[in-house]
Amino acid sequence: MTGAAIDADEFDETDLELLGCIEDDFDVSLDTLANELDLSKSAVHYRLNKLKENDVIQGITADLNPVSFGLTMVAITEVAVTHEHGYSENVGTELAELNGVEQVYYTMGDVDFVVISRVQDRTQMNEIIEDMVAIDSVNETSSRFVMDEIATNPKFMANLSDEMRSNLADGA
Amino acid sequence: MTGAAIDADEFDETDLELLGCIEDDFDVSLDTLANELDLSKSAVHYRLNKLKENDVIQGITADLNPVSFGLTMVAITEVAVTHEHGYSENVGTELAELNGVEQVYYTMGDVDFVVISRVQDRTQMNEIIEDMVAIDSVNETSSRFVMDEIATNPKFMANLSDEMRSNLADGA
DNA sequence: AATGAAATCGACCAGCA
DNA sequence: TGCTGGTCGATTTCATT
Repeated sequence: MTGAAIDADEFDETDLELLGCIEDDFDVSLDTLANELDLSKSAVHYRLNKLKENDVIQGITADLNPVSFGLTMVAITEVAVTHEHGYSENVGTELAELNGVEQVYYTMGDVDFVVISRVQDRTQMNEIIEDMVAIDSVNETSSRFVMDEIATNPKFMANLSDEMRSNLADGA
Repeated sequence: MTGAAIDADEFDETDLELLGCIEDDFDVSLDTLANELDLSKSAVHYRLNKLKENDVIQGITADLNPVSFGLTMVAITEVAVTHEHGYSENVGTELAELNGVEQVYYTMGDVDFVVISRVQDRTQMNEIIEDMVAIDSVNETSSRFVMDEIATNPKFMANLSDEMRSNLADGA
């Protein structure tokens, strides 16, 4: 390891390349991947299985287009809670379970949760906000509408700087 | 259509079920899906192809575990820009291109961008903030650390309320 | 839009470096 | 441990309804 003490598996360059490929597009044949990496199909298969076992690959999923479902309205809502009963972990869970809520972050500072939700129209957005306020110990909410999403659907491998990457690669 | 005027394809219940399945897990056999939906394998395949062609399914990708890469630190940063040269679309693009930046939202209000980034340590986080400030016409930034992510990796189908769902389903 | 058969591709196993 | 090559089963494709 070159850099910081990181609780990471050690990957070789081939692993990182492979992960970069399939994080971007897994709708390709094993042959394609094998050619790209100068490996046999079996070897690619072997590495994929290992990466799944180690929970590096958490799953293979279809990325759906929100617009196809009329989900064109996105809001970022800051939620403040009353700090009576310690850190209410379950408030976060309740927020996450509301229909239309996509992401819930518990943060430091006076605003406790940042919630990103995606719906079809203003009526549904109002319902979400009402549902949030109805949650016990939710104190106050403040929402902003999103006019444009520039980056979305996090791709870890694509966002790695050279330094971050070198913290992962071993020579083996 | 029952509800609001939505720019959506029309789906039947089978499409919605299918999409719900594969958005959650596409690492299953066609047989599994066919059984689940009471359809033949070929029929499932046919529908999948159609949904890809219509860009409802935007891609099949591997979901990677950020912890495996030591990416344990998440921050939400609000970025204000100077409004000299109109809405600078390119500021959003520049923010999105920074290593470690995952999501960039352009919002209404005095804070113009909300940026979510994920890195390995504080040093890298400081670098991102510095890079943001270095962008032309970026005025001010304010960051909060995320202590817990309750919901992440948006799954649209799972977040649809009955109402949202009924806005999509036709009888055909 | 769905079917069934033929061609293609992926999963798994035994063995090897 | 990481890889090879071959076999079998699954998937993709296409003509047909």
